[in-house]
Amino acid sequence: MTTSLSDIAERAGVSIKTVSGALHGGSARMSEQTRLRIKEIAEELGYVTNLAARGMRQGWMPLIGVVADDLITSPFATEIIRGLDGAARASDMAVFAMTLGGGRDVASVLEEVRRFRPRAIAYAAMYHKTVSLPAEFAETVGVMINCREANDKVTSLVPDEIGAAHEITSYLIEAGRRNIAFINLPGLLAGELREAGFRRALGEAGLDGDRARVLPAVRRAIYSDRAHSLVLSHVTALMDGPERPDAILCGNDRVAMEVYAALRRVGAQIPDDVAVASFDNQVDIASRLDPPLTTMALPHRAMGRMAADILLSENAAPGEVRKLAFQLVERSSV
Amino acid sequence: MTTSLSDIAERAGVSIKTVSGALHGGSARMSEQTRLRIKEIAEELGYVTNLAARGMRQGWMPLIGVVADDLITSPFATEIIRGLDGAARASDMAVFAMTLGGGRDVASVLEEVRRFRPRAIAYAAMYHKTVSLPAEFAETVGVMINCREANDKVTSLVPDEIGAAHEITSYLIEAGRRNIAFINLPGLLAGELREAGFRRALGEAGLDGDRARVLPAVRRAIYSDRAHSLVLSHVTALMDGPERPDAILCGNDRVAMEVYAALRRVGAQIPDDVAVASFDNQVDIASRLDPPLTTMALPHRAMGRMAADILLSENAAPGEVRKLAFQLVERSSV
DNA sequence: AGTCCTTGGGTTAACGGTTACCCATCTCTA
DNA sequence: TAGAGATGGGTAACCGTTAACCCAAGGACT
Repeated sequence: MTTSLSDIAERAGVSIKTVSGALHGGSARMSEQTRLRIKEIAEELGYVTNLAARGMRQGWMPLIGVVADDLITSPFATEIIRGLDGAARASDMAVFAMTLGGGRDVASVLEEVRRFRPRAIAYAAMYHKTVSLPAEFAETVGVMINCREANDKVTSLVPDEIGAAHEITSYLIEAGRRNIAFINLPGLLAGELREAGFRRALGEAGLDGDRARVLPAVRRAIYSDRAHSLVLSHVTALMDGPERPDAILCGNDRVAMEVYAALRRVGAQIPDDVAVASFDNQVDIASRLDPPLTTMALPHRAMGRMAADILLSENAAPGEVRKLAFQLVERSSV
Repeated sequence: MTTSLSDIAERAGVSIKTVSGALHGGSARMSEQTRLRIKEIAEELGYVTNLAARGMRQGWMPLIGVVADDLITSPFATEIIRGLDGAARASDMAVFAMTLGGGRDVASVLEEVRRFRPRAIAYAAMYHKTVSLPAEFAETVGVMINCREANDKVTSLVPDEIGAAHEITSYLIEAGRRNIAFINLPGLLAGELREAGFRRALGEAGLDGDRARVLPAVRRAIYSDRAHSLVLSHVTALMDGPERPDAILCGNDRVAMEVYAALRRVGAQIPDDVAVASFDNQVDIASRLDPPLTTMALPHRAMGRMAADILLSENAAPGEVRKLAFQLVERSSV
């Protein structure tokens, strides 16, 4: 049996409220002696606060509910959770995630989460996208992580794709690269924005941004051999063509992994012949490629942290879209 | 304001208990007409069950608490959670994970979890190891996932390392390989067990298991360049030595990734000159290597699923250690 | 016609913790 | 020395849900 306040009260010969005050209410009026004695007894009896009971009284549980829009499979998802968790913990809150997928829609998952009466709810997307939340949920969900709410009813935190592409492109240019090709992820919001940043950086450096080559890696079939061979044929065509690039920017680290393999096949050295850079910083991959890959790290942790801050301080500005900066991780592929 | 049963009761002109019975008690006696009317009103008012209140009444929340022994960063951790979640969902339970690390010890994290009054608690390790749980927690924790409790007080679910090593080694032998080297993870329980399975499989095939070469990849420095170069020097030594291996078994997919790079440097073809096989099936890596990697997939999902089954059926046999089989994922590196 | 069971639903008391309010007692000051 | 304020602690209501009882009405059976 779990011990409750009344057990402690009985043992200490005081009322329940005194025990409650001693253990939880920091500012409750009582003698330090009583407080200490109660704490001792609580410890002895192995008392553990019943948050369900407190939660019922307060009307909410010390939880931040997270609705994740796809099966949590990527390491990025855990980064978001860790960011949230770190910030939430400072306020004695816990993070509680539920994922969509498997035939569950937003409404039902949201209800599942709401049954636990979390203090606040966040919606997290596994990759940067625009999400259209049914109107009736716009006020239930306090913040959108890694996605933008279509009708701007909710505060959204997204990665600064344009800025990141601009930064890594400029970095390549500063490294003396003049002919940069971009093997991008097609059909994705991130890819679209990065292309804009890429072209702009080229333009600002006096290079012809409009003519720069942006080639698609296959989407959705990203794990199939087809994707593999498409990247291979792109790289082969680039390297055999009249304007050999001296740098290849990749849509993400996994694409970069394929580009490495392709460059090896055509006998090009990294970074001597061709520099390679990318987005994501999926450490397992990026740090183990040969040579280790220079890449822009996504601000997942930061988005999680900021989300918790916004939710708990309750100073969200509905409709605002905050763009968080990537971080350049320099390794030796440039 | 959230609506409660009493709001619905008032609107429907019945008592609270009737509403409760209509919405939750499947077998409660009442006319189908009343039940339907109440459900309609509940829907209309946007009623969401308050699990904190129910939890207080029942004495527990519909939660499975998970204490994870390290920062959840690997994709494997999420597989365990997914396995748990899938099975828990069938019983209307949710999974609630908290991780150690950051100066938190088992006792405090366990208390944090217990405050939510979960129905059951599991302890999950991020890699296969032996964990010594303080005696007072042995009955709090219902099952150990991916680790074995040192004093056999708790049911433990672990991967069948010996069997897996035996299987993949036999597979290599059947593929005609006779001289297999094993670049293992040193200092790890998994590595130790796999070495045993590896040697036994060789012995059973009439090869000299005792003389087989088992070389260590560096532990802990697994992300450093030092590990990189150690694997490189091992492979170089193997390939330049008098007994060139025709297969290399790797401690995990990340080691395999380095072995690929090393083999490429010494000019060996995979799988023609040397077959490569491994453990983990970290899809991002294994399916993208060139050629795609044949590897033994860890039974993380299965362990999660079984853990939930054990916890919810309450037929745990304390002290029992169940070994779950890996799954061979054939690609083209053998 | 009286008894018994079934049906449909109400009453009430918890569950554990918090909090607004109240009541003593003691100390200080006018 | 009486009144005011501080100190230490008690009382009881309440949060939303459930479960163990209770009750009334009606139909079937002896």
